[in-house]
Amino acid sequence: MVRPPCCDKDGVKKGPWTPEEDLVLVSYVQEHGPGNWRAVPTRTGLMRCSKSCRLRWTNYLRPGIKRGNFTDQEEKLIVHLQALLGNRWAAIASYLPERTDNDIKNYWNTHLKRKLQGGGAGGDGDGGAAGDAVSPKPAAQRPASSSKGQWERRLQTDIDMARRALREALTSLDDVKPPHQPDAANAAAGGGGATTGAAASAGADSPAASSTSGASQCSPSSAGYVLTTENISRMLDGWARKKGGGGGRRAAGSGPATPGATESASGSSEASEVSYGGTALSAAAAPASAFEYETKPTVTAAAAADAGDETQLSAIESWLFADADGIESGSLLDAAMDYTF
DNA sequence: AAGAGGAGCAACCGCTTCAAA
DNA sequence: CTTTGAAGCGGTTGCTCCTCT
Repeated sequence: MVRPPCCDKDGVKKGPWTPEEDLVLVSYVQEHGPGNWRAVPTRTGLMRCSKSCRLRWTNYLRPGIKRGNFTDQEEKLIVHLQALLGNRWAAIASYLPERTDNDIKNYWNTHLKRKLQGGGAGGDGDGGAAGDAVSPKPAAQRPASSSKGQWERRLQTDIDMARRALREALTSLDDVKPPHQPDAANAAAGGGGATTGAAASAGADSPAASSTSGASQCSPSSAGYVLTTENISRMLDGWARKKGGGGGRRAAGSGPATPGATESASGSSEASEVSYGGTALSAAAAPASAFEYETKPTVTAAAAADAGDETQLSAIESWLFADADGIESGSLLDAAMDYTF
């Protein structure tokens, strides 16, 4: 009746991932591509549950993810989408391709929810402005869980509502940033990027495209490896600093290898070889073709970095306002998928 | 300077759904 | 058509760090 857990309790390691484990996992994915997670623990020797491997990859190791420093645009988008879609974080995350559902969920729970609750007058109320302006009826009533194909279809049915919500969001964003004024956009984005050293924008993949290729969610084909290396570099760098420097967060021996959330912008080219714990590791050992498995629309890190949030937003805006061009809602998903940034 | 409480983040758990046999 | 395995999602928990007293 009760399905046994995906992995046995005994012999399965839990807790924070170590850099070594991350490297093993990254190497495996580079070699075999994401997916077939069930086989990962056995084939890599990782004493981890397959689910844990998938989660680790999806949330931290996969290329193109941006961590921390949510921009104002992102924040508003999340608020509106949450009002519209409910706690369907994966669906929401599909509109913020650089963000993981877990990240968005955490951000919502730690920042936005409190912000909206506490400052009913201060901003968009959870049930307040966001809900009122966009959708009086949060879609949270829907079944909570939705796997890939399922939510994709559901998303497609929701796409009109989402579109309205996004339009509302973007309309409100116009107060912050006129749609086609790069300077203003840069200023807004700069709050996270230039000033705080957030990870360079890795470009926005297509909205709603995260489910098109199985496990892969963001997959620059050629740049992906670079980004992965950056991630590893950041991870190892941060870990080394934290561990060796003895000052950082999670300085204890069990400290997880958090891919540097805030220290990333400038040091990305250092990725070729890094050392931690006295051991030099070549992060570039794996073949660059590793991410050919991934099929999402190509986006290069450079282009994304140049484009930044402005481009992302413009693409979304274009998508939204394509409504006027008569794009059928049934094809919206495809239209959205066609975006390359 | 030390301690307590709060906040944020990473990871785990259980459930649901999909796909293959 | 039914069963079984695998993947994905959302909720929740635990750990660590930061800030305030």
